[in-house]
Amino acid sequence: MNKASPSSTALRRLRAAGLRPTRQRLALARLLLEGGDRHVTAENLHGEALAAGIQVSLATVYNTLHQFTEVGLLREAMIEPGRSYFDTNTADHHHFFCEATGELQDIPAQHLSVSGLPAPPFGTEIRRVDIIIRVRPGGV
Amino acid sequence: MNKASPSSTALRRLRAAGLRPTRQRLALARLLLEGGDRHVTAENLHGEALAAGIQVSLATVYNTLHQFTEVGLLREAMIEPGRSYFDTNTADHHHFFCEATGELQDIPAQHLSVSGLPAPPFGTEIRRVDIIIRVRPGGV
DNA sequence: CGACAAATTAGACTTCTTCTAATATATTGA
DNA sequence: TCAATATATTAGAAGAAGTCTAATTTGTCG
Repeated sequence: MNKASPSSTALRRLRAAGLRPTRQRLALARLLLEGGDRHVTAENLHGEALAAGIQVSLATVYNTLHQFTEVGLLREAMIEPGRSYFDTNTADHHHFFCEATGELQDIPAQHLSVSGLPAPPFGTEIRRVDIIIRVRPGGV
Repeated sequence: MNKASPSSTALRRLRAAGLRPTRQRLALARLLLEGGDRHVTAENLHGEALAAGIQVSLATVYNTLHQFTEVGLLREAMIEPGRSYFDTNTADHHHFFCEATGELQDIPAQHLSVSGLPAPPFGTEIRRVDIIIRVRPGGV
């Protein structure tokens, strides 16, 4: 009774998305899509890949993160100026962000509800609602 | 029956915040704090200042925007990667953001209500809740 | 006014990200 | 399987946003 091979899962997901399963993409997909939800930056993932012995350039990491985002394997989160986070949790959810530590924590969408949403500006439709709860150490 | 001189308003607000009213700060304060609510970037405001004949360096514009934010004359909004917006509306509010045009529109906080907020991570307290409603052209 | 603290500045620098054009790799059809 | 073709990858240059530094200028206060 083995679990399904994780790498074949990555492979399937790449194929399903219409992305050629190259060595680099496959390796990055495995790093990103196996295991729990994660928040990575490009530099961050590049370092991790190198440490894992995967030979991949930073440019490819950027390309891959954007492609994965386009096909819905990742979500991009804008939290801090000058730095993009990519989130492996693609379900509808929001974030706690601790400004002191830079830590990001998911909040499943069903835990939150927003009411009183005004109509979007004329001629536009809502694509997504992002809620970021900024916290800092302290309190009770 | 004149309105109160706008520049003396800017002056008062600078003094109240404990910031020396230098030529540059005063001029930027007038650009920012007179007239309606605005969303500016540093480059953006710098260009506007130059166009208005105000001699000020980009470094000072950055310094000033950050100082104004610290003392509560502005609010910083993180919306797009690689670019910070400063918001002259310091009241509690949220945003519509149109990804196609880059336009940002305020939503007064009293129009929205969020319920089901989970407790913040242990040892932290909530500093602010940011809601960004991303829209795109289209829809009915 | 004169002295001192604070602000401004040009330009170098850092960081994050994108671009470019050369090379390598996957895929397809015969 | 192999060649032909389309697609990816790459190093390094280039770009954009923002910060820093050390020298100069400007407010402030006695």
